[in-house]
Amino acid sequence: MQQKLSLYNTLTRKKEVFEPLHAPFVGMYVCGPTVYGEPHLGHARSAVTFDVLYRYLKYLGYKVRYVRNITDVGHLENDADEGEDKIQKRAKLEHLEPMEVVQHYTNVYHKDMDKLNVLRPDIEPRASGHIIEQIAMIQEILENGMAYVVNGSVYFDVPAYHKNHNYGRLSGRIIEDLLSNTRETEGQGEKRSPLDFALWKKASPSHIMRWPSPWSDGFPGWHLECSAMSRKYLGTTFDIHGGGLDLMFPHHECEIAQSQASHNHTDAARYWVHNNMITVNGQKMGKSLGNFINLSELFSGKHELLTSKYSPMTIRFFILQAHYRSTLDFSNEALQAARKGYTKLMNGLHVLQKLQYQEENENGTPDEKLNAEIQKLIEDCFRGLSDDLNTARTIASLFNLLKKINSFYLGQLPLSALTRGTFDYMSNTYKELVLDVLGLKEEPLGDMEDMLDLVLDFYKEAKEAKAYDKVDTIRAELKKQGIVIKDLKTGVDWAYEE
RNA sequence: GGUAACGUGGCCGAGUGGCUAGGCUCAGCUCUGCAAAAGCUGCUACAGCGGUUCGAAUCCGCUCGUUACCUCCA
Repeated sequence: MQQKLSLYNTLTRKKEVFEPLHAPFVGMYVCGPTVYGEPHLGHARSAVTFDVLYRYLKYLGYKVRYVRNITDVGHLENDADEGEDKIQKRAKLEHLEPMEVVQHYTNVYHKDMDKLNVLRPDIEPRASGHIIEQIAMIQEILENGMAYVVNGSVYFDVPAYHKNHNYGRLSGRIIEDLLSNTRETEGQGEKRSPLDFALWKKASPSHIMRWPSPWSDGFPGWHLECSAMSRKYLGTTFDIHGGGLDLMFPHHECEIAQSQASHNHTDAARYWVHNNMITVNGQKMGKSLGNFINLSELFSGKHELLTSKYSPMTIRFFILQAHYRSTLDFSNEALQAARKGYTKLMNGLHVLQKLQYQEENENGTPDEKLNAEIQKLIEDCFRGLSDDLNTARTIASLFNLLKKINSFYLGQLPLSALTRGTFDYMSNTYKELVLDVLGLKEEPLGDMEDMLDLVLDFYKEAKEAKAYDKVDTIRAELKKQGIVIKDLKTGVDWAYEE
């Protein structure tokens, strides 16, 4: 019934049928945020994309271990030799301990992701909590002759690695091209080759975040944490590695190199999955361009590019309505369309709650053609998801299914034409895909106090009309909600039931 | 400069060589006290030029345009 899931593997540049290494277990590692600033729409896209993958794998019955890291050390501003640690820089600016900065932005990230209904990963390791593992890994690489020490810093020796391996395999780079295109020795410093990258950096006296190591008091290179932590929690070879397309080079390329150089297992992860970027007016949304929109700004509407605020579920739907490997262009029009589309899907949920398949329907004559048509629409939903997680197609199919559901609701199509099996399949699939797999949920309605005021108005009217049965009903129903009505001399008010 | 993508109707956005993606917008109809919702119908496109093919948005080539990566970014 459900097709096998296929995923586009950056490593092979092909869609491949997903087969876990040790079914039913699946190990999945996704590069999480560097917690030195507010999470933005780009973070949301990555998180939502892999959230849906996580959810769908679980839906298919796999036992998934989902690891997503928090980068809290070693991510430098610029070139590995020159740059300042992003977190340390922020800490200086705000007169905080670096770990305060880390904690603050981790909290914000969690809060925003929760709003987007992104499930927390099973393990969320921090780079600073895995210094020992990273040092051990550097030692292995040194022993294998693919790194060298200079003045207390350790660098990965890309040319040495490339003799027996293929540096550039993931990103399709050719090492000779990379070498010839590198700017003239600028900022190369201690590195033997401009392609080499830091595994361990000796800390300058002013550097706060530092740990002892066999080579110096210092800190690990950015790429290393992912190699060390994925290995620790998922093993030397695991199933899926995800992240944003912009991490493919050099970050993921370096990860592969480190992993191979240390334990000599091929590629570490078997399926490399990359989500594409969000664009604004056709241009990538990015830190360096300064055109990114924070999630809190989207939720509140406070940003010069925004004409209104957009709810978390609107954002989630917006992201899901495009395929994860396409760029997705931000615009207010697109967001507003997403809001309506999302609402439509939610209304479908309500309709389904009201639709009851009655016993007598079973005595009807099933319309074979209609049953078959609905079965096909349901299978289309799965076809989209299974085909490289094409949520756009799944949503389109859900809308097609919804048309039928609405027609049943309006009595334009008779429920008795459906078998109970088809009805349950339709109803369950719609609910499960929308809620459990796409991870959409209903957002609270408008202002409850305004609604209460409306009820109180009816209450007053009923009282004036001496319609006491109505009055009693209103009181009883509100009491069920934990609310009591107070008839005061000054008017009618409500209070929480004590 | 090197590498890799992409160019779909008013907007967003799917698309496995032949069968209506879908959403939003707009117009009309059904329904309706007025509306809304919903259903139905319409507006029906594949950058350009060649080629392959019985048949191409889909494959190939060229041209034009846009973008990404090669430096930090999800």
